[in-house]
Amino acid sequence: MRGRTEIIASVFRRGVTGYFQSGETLIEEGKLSRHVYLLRIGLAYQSFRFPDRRRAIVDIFSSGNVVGLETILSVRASGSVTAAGLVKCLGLEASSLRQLMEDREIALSFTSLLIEARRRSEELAARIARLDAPERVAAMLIDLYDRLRRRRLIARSSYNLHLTQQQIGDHLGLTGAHVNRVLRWLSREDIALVKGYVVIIRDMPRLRRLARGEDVIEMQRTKVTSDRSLAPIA
Amino acid sequence: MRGRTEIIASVFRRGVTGYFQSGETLIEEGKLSRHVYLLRIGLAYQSFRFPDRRRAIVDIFSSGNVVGLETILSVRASGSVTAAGLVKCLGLEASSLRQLMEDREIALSFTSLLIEARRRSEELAARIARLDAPERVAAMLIDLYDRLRRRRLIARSSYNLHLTQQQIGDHLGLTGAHVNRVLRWLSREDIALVKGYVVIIRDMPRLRRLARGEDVIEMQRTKVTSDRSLAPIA
DNA sequence: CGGTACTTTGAGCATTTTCAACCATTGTGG
DNA sequence: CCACAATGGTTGAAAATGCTCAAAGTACCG
Repeated sequence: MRGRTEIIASVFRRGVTGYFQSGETLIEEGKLSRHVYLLRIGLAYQSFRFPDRRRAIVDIFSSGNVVGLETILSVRASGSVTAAGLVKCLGLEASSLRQLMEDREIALSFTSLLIEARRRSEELAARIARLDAPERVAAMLIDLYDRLRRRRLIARSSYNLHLTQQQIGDHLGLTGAHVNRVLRWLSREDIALVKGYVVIIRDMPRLRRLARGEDVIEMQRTKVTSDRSLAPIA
Repeated sequence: MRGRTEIIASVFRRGVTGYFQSGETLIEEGKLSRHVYLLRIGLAYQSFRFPDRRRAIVDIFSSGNVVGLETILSVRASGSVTAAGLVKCLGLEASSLRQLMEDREIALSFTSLLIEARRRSEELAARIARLDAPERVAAMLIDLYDRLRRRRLIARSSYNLHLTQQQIGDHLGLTGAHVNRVLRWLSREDIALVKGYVVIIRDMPRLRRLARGEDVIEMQRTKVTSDRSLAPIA
């Protein structure tokens, strides 16, 4: 019996290859998408926008992820999906997908993707709700790492992450400026380096502890050293 | 052709009625649930717990919602589901549900529930990420109101919400203490009253604007002016 | 009546935001 | 090859929002 990934791949084999430049929109908020996409190369993110320009990025898609699942049932998109960096994907007409859903095996595969996507956004909500900034950033880095790793898209502890610090902030509920400070700190502590859209994880165990909220952190300003007189007795 | 709600209801008609007391667990995190539930009366919430006792409530279920959807595919529960207040529900064996999923119409109805649940958690993540405390509370109150209203479970702008302030905080990424302050403020401003597990919405338009982040707010301490003297104009 | 669970409130503090300036890199047209 | 614009990164100081801790207050229950 074929695995889910295989089934999805075979379904999209009937689709058409498409490319999106960085910043281009795959799916528009509130509209009924005409296609469903299977990402082959690159990243895309799903975002909501509030009336006053605040933005939240509620999901990040990487190779192997399917974008526009709600189209299966002719449901309007809950947010825009935008390419982060160059994206190569396979696109399928929503109508032909709906036909393919007649096949029970295919239908179950897509259901499985939905369950997974739901879990991702639940975990995101939990992290934003209860982790502090360094923990959130760590959780994101680890999460992406694990997802790419599981699909055998990376071998070592380094990968490509085409997101600006502002976009990372919108994903984690932080400002771009603060994301920057956290990244500097991770770098100073030699936990992880994020530079020019490349992530290098240097201390995986520590990053994982951070991501799980198991590590007590103090993102001290560097200059704390000489504060004054007696060092605080921890 | 029957609507989704009807189909779901008819599926659960084969199920067994069950009751859960406040605080009892319907589904345990990480385990494979033996049942799927359709809530008939009461509220339940799904929560994640971090190693150090921090907790996040990532979804709230009310009458008509289905709990344990991931069981359809024998996927482990992503979080515990707990009854908030007395819950009456219909329970179905996971195995028999999987059989019923052979029926295309039924399968699509459950897919639709999954899409809805995913959207809920995406919106939750977006709110926690980008709205401030009063806006988040407003969004939650409006969201629950709309959901209950749509199912014709309430007529006026008042409903039952059996959650402690701590639980609301865990849902919105706030502390119980701060939720309290926000609720006091909403009450002072005569926007909404939340008291003893009952919500009364007094100024729906303003609450809605708040929930959408369209309203500039200043949650000033009351005593900026003179303490007593002038009676608050109810 | 004591016990338990939840709410309310204050004071001080921590984290994160805001605002603003400046720097670095890249691509473009002259 | 250089100037320039554009985008994104880096940093500081001040301010704000929300948190922690702690102490009462309330309500209900047996």
